[in-house]
Amino acid sequence: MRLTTKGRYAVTAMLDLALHSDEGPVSLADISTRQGISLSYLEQLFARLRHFKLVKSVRGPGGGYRLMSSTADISIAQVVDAVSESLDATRCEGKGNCHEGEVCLTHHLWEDLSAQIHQFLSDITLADLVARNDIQSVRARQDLRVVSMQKDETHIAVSEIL
Amino acid sequence: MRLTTKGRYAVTAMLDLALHSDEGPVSLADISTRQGISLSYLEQLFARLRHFKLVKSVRGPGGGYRLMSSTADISIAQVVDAVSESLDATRCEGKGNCHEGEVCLTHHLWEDLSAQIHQFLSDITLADLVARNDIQSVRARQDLRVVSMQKDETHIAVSEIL
DNA sequence: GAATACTTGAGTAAAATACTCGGAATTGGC
DNA sequence: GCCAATTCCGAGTATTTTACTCAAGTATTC
Repeated sequence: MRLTTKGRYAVTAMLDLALHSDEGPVSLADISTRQGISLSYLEQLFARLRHFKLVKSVRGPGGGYRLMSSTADISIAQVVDAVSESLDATRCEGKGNCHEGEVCLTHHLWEDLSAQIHQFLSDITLADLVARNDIQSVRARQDLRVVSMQKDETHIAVSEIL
Repeated sequence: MRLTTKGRYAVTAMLDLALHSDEGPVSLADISTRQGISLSYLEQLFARLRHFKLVKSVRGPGGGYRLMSSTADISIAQVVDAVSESLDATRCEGKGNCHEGEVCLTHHLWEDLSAQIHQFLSDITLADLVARNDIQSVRARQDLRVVSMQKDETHIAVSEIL
């Protein structure tokens, strides 16, 4: 379990996707402008998210990404795990190359610890995040209209309906 | 709140310190050989740990580091915070440069999230870690004798008493 | 068939990580 | 007082990760 800005970018992007999941596929370009994350970086992140079956892609015009499952079924831990590298088995991977047995001790201990953090983040879903900040979410939608207006007219219509 | 291998190194080192806190000051050289962390890197980590008043140093021969307070009073969060950089205020530091208000939303949300993780790690102390893995701790001490035997004879006596 | 948008891969600048080296200051023991 | 152990301190460096750019290719819809 690793917790860096990369994971945060991924969570932000997935939350943006969750907030607009009822408008059909969301393009990375939209997320990019809304969240201020570069398009190419999003592409890399979503390649991993897709690989881990958290999102599915819809190609062609009007395409984009959709959440693979309900917001209640996607945990923050899944998102962070998807974009983080393999959980960093620095030295002492099996048990043979442990440093006189004691590194194994602290290694195992840290594994326990990160497992608990992992469990903690597993209990928080995208639905929780959307629900918890509902007030700000409304404000975000209002701001969204302004943003959309500047680049896409069809999007305004959809936003207005919501 | 950042969770990387750097924090893990720090926790490992502090745990090693906690395990040998009753033997007087623990030198970084000892921690280095026991935990397989480079001496110079430990120096950097402990400079921060000292600056955050988590450890105090004893200079001169036979010197080393001591825990500043009881193991029950030092949380994992404190250790991780000490070695991590300032909590990463990537864009949107105040509120002016927020991206149309919506970045502020996810920013704030992530702050909430990491605050919870921080709280979680604040509830775990070094004493908890030492107690939780008591069995492995014993095994570690046994192995310690072997290690110490190869480099320092006085250390063996102390270890035997424990 | 043309525009849209995903897909893939190569490359890259900046930062963080983990470490090296050299030297200085402090102090206990001989 | 000298010597060795040890913390301190600063500069430097290789590797990895981040975050991003660019470019070409593929699938899909209109």
